Amino acid sequence: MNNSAASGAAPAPRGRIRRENETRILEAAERVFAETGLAGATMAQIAQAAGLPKANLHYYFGTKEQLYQAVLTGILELWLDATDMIRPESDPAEAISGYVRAKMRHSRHRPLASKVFANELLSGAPFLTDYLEIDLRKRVEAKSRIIAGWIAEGRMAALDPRHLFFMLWGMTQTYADFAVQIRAVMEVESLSDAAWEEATAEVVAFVLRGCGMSTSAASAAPAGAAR
Amino acid sequence: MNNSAASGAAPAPRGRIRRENETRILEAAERVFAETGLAGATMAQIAQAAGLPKANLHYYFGTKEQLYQAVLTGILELWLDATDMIRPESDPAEAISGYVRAKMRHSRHRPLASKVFANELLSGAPFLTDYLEIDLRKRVEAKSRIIAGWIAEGRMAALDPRHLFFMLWGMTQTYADFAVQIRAVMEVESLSDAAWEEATAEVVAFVLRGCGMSTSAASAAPAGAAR
DNA sequence: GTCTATAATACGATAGAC
DNA sequence: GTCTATCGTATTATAGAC
Repeated sequence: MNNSAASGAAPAPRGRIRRENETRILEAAERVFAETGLAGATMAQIAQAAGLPKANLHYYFGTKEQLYQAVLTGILELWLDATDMIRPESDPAEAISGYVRAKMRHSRHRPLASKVFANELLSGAPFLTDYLEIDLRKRVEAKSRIIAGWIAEGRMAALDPRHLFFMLWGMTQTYADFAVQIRAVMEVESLSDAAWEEATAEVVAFVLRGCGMSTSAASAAPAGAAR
Repeated sequence: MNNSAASGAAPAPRGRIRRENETRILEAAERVFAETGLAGATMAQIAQAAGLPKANLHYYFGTKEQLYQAVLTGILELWLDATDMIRPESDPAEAISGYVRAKMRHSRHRPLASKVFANELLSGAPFLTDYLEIDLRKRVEAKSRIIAGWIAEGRMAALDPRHLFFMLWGMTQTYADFAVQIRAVMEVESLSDAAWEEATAEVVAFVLRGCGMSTSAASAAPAGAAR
């Protein structure tokens, strides 16, 4: 149908259409895996969402599981970054509210990534055992020590940092994973810019109070105070 | 295989084995739907989990979608109950911590129900539009007015009650839906009684602080303070 | 009511023409 | 590199013997 690189082998500069097709397939796959998970997704659905024949998916990614792996891997890179603002020298309130903001940004701009991840966890995380038991565990352990240090210094309330992370993940990812529920309760078709900022402000304020850091105005002046 | 009610139509007292088989199938279905959702689950898996031939599932429940509906309906009844402790005359701290405890009990004792629900929301909730847009919305609206009243009386921090609910659901359901992640981070095969109590105490304490009600000892004396 | 055998379809994957 | 046609299998659902 298209004209640019038909009938030959060598693509434009080198592999340009290959990359284009791969990302196109990956995006379509993310969308389909997000809704129905690995087991529920079909290659036909993904092919249709990508606007390509089914055979091309197999040409580029082999099996359905390999395509799924590729999607998951891309998500994990995104996932591990967010904690980087929690450093020993940071101001606790700024670090934690920054982390919450980053997680809310993810929920807003990459909701499908969050949903794929959620589906994978719901099905017992057969493709993520290494990630969970090695990368994530170590990351949480390291960041928990930092937070424990802040607690020991009396700079925030005494709490188990691991449970703090569980709660933060739950609070922020719910805005992506269960968006349909939130939209139904809020009676909107989709959350506006203002609604996202208000949601973020609510979560940040709640978390800071929950961490016992409510007093000093939460750094980046949340806009949702006057309601 | 069994002997009690073979070869005839009329069952023991009346429909006893019918009820037994139905609940047996429903439990098996809940387990399978919890892991892979409606699209990913197969009738063969459910039949094997129930220890019955595939045909019996169709005999009792018709189609896969009807079986799914039956599972979902049972869950919704459970789901709507929990908010009942939030009443105008309640003490705010007791009401909210009671609600959190109830949600944590659900996560602990009915994790599969929570997962089925999560899967349904992830796939866009095609079977729950009425529930979300009518029952849940009204329930949240009613309870939000109560909480807004407490806020107006200065008995808790100023926050949007709807977002409070989103956060509470996220924080508590994560202990069921993403249990595999929590187990990996905590380095345990399964959460012990003590671990569940500590998790609950952490969430309750965090929520009460988040709601600006940290001072007066949170009613049922959490056991996790000395760590 | 129960369960085996099977019909009808959907799915993952590939061969092979272009 | 692309895409149609197709193979083998797995799936939902049912017929029909017991």
